[in-house]
Amino acid sequence: MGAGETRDRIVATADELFYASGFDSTSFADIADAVKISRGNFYYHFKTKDEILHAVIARRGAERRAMMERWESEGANPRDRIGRFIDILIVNQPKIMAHGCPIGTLCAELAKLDHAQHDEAAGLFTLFRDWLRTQFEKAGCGDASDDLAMHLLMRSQGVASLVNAFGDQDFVRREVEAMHAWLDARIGEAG
Amino acid sequence: MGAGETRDRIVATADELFYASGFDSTSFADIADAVKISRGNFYYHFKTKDEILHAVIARRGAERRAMMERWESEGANPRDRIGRFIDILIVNQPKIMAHGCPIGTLCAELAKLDHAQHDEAAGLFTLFRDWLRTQFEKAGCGDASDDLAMHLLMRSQGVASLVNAFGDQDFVRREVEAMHAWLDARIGEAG
DNA sequence: GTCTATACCATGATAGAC
DNA sequence: GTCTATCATGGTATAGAC
Repeated sequence: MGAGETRDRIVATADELFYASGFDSTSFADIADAVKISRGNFYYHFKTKDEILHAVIARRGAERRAMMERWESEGANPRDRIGRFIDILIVNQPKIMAHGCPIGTLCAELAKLDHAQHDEAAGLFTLFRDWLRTQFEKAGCGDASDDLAMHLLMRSQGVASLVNAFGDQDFVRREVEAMHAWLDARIGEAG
Repeated sequence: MGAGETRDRIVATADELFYASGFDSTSFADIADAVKISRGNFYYHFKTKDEILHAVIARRGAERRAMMERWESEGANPRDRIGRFIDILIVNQPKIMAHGCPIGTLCAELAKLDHAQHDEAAGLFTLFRDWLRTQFEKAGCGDASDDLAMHLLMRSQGVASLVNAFGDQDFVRREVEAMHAWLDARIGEAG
């Protein structure tokens, strides 16, 4: 097994465990056990916990960039593409209900830990913010585009937070519908 | 110094530390040091970490109940009272920017820890939800009242999450204004 | 590249003196 | 009710054999 392959498996596993159990609460032993390698071998690939956090954030960024590129090519117009963003709340509902938003909960945890990589994690939000802003601009929203992007991000975070606390599927459906209605009012059916 | 007084100081200090640094990351030693008692004495008052978490959640609940009673007596009408809830985002902005929403971040952390007291923490959200629902009912919103309460809670959580990540004051001001406008559209200036 | 063994420290928790 | 001393556990991290 090549070093790169093992490294990838470590990062993918750490990503899942950080999401499900939190960064601080996930130990090297947890990750090593899940990957089925020894703790000693683990340290061959990553010297510190911050190093693996950095790799996990980079992985999450790459995944989201790829996702937005898919939306870009599959969506016929800005409205449909932004709709795909809103629908994350439906597509990933079970995971969000169990563990919250992967980006929001990581940022919140790193803020409390006063962690140097907090801003790096917040950069994952920026990926969505910039992409959404571009879509709104393409739809002709001009200077308001960034505010609209932030507003959508905000609602997405709020819904994720409350479904994680209350576990109410109907609430999610209602709010996703309201977000689509809000979007139509600002962009129109044509996009 | 009476036992009750020391206990209160422990709970108040734990409350702050849990908020600023997270539940899991705050150790008994951290709390004991801040209260200026020995670790041994600490265990006279609280046997386990779950016990002190329980006390902290109870304290947060009592504080919020008292706050809502103040709003109830000071606000001339439901609209003004609900406005006080929205304005938390302004009044507590520095703390929220640094550490997020005390309730939202605690719920999120306990969810990741699979902690037995997660639902108890989510009950703090319910306090606001029920109080807001009652205000909307008094304003004549009928069956929609609970949905409106959840919608406001959602936006409050979303703003808290993003200001914690981005540290953007202007964003908060904009969204708080938008929440007031949303409220006026649903209840009207008279309340 | 992978393993075992181990050093070292912080943590939650206990025992017992005062 | 408060203290010091102590323990067991689990965490990060390292050394060195294979």
